[in-house]
Amino acid sequence: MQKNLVIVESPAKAKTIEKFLGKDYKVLSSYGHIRDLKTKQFSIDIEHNYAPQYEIPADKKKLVSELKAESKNAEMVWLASDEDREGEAISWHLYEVLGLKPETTRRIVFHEITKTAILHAIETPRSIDMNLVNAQQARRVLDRIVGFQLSPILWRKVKPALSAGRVQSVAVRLIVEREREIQDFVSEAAYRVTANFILPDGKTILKAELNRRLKTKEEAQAFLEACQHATFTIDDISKKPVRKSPAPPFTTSTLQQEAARKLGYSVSQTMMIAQRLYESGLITYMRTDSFNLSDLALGTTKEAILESYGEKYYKFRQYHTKSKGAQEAHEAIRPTYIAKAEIDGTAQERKLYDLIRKRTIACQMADAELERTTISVDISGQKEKFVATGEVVVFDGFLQVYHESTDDDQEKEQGNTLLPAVHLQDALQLKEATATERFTQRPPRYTEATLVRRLEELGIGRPSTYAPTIQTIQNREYVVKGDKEGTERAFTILTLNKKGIQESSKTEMVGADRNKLMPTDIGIVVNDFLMEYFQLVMDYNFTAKVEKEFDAIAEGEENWTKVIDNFYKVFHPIVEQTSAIRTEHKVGERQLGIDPKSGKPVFVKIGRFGPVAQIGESNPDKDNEKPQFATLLKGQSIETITLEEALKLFELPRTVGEYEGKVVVAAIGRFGPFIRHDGKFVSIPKDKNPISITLDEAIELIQQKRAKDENRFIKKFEEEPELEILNGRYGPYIAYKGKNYRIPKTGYTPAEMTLDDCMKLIKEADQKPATKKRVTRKKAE
DNA sequence: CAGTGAGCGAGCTTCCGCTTGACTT
Repeated sequence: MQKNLVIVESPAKAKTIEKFLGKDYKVLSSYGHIRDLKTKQFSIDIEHNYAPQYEIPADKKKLVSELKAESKNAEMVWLASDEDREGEAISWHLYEVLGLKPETTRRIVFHEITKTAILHAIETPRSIDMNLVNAQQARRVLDRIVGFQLSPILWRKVKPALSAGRVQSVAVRLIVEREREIQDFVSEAAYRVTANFILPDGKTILKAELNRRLKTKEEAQAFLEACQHATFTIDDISKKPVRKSPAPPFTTSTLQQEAARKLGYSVSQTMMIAQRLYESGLITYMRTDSFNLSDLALGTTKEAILESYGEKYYKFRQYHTKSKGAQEAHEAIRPTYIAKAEIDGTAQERKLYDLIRKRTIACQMADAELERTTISVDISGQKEKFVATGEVVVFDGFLQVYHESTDDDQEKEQGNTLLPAVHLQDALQLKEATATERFTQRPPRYTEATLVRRLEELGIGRPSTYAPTIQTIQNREYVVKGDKEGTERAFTILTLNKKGIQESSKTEMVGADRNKLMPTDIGIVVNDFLMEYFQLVMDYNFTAKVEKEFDAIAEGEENWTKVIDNFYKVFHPIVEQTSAIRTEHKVGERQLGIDPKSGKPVFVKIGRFGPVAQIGESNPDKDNEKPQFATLLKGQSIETITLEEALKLFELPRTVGEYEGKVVVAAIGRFGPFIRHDGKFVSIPKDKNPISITLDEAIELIQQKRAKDENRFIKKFEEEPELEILNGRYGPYIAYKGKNYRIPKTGYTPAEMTLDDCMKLIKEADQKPATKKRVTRKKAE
């Protein structure tokens, strides 16, 4: 009989702990929750005090029976799931499902995985905290009520298979509102004046900027004119020490942000790479909201700093979590062995590890000390001053290791420059002054990482859900991650030099964006609808408010079903009322005007397959009259499309002309705009559209496609007409009975293959079960 | 991953948090 069974949440953790505890302890993992509300049903009994109906998901059945057998076989079962709401609930579900007994069950917690912490935990067991469990049940039930009562309303009023929830709907709201701010943004111009002065030595240049921006061109002109006759004198030199402190160690969200800025990883990429580092035992757990470092980690980090940089560079620091609703079940993300500077692994893994290691080291290092010098230049007859600032690093401190990035890298011009030696009352000679028209910047669109940061600030979502939430709002097509083309803008420059004042004009690109989150029509319509009726849930403070209630439940001050009841009494009537509203028109529908041809109204709305324009309505009384539909083009929006643009869409499919005696037709299909000619299809590239494409352009596309097709075909066999060897985007392949088979790069020359060769490859491929998308990575080292 | 090329009244969809699933030998 096994003496002790310990159950933790993660298998990697189980492995580590087993080493610490020795052979009297068997450590297994629950792989997270083992029981949840049924997936397909509401599973909350409203009539009976919101009793949840739990089930063990199919993919957990085997694991649960294994755990059950092992627990029956153990003298003592130690429930060691995380020390937070979810962790407590996991322990409780285990207790219930495994049929454990109080006298042979202990609940233990530790928030760092070190031998001392674990041994201490074993010595100080407690029992399951039902208040904390109930706080989790309240959280779970509330999320289910919101999600499963709101989503069906969207199916009826907007489009099937949509979803809404406490977290995702607010994430979409942030993006929609930011886009509106951008639309409404009016940039203001002002003139920024810079000058190059010659110092009394006759050669050294001092660059300075006017301490005020000038509102108009006239003002800038007048100022430069005044400068022509002015004298310039240094009237103040000030030196000020500046200290900079390192950033705290990584949590999930800050890791995601820095990896995005410094390494260009998406949020989910970062998490996948971090997961591998964790599984290899190289870093601590990657889903955490805690800044805490274990004493062991603090100690080894100190040693590493003393050894590599010396005493002067070390400073003990402890960081305290600031984010709302943080549960601090784990440590911050750090290397398990800080002394390990290099790891084996892919380039991505090495880079992320290096980032984590440097950040961890830097957070225990001394402040950087800088000296900021400000030189002020007086302009005779003017109240403005020219100002030059320079920054010199006196002591680099943590900067030697790590420099945190910022999101707006545009304002990099100032600072970091060494200024020339100057003296008070030095008279300067103006070499050149330039007034450049600058515009205020619109707010930035969210990236995945900045959205995560905003959600965390609002206390919405958890480290384990940031990446999945971003995936969900894109899967539902509420939001797309994409690029936006910029527009050209002209700006004026006034230059004053020996020759006097000249005016010139330049252009710059503005508003271009890459890889940013933008709302779709569906996202906007759903958001506006939810904002109109469900302010309650859409409120940025909703999560923070309910978190307070959950905390009260956890403290034993509130009954969880009472909290849910209070919410339901307000929420459910709105669901009822909203469902009862019978509207003539769909949510988000907009009438553009009247079709001059038929005299019928023209609408745009969200249709079964996304945004569409529609002329007329179905009318069963009138001969079963059917409306006409046309899909909106990419880049068009139901918010902004005009009647004229919409009517153009109905000209599709459109006959473009004739080529080789056959008609050329342009239309939009399931996969975007295309050209049809002689029974063949050619996709229309992004930079053209089916409404405006000319016959010449279409012919060119047809010819390109023919050339490609010719290149595509490699070989065919008479005996087996269904089999073809073709050239694809990813090299030669075999097409056979609707399936494609890759030809290995080595061992075959496609053009010389026999039918037997082909059949052999097909057989081999078919014998393997459905192809795995996962890439094996261990071999790459 | 490879080509595909409607139609808007028939078919089930959905939440948020925990955690990694593995075909054979």
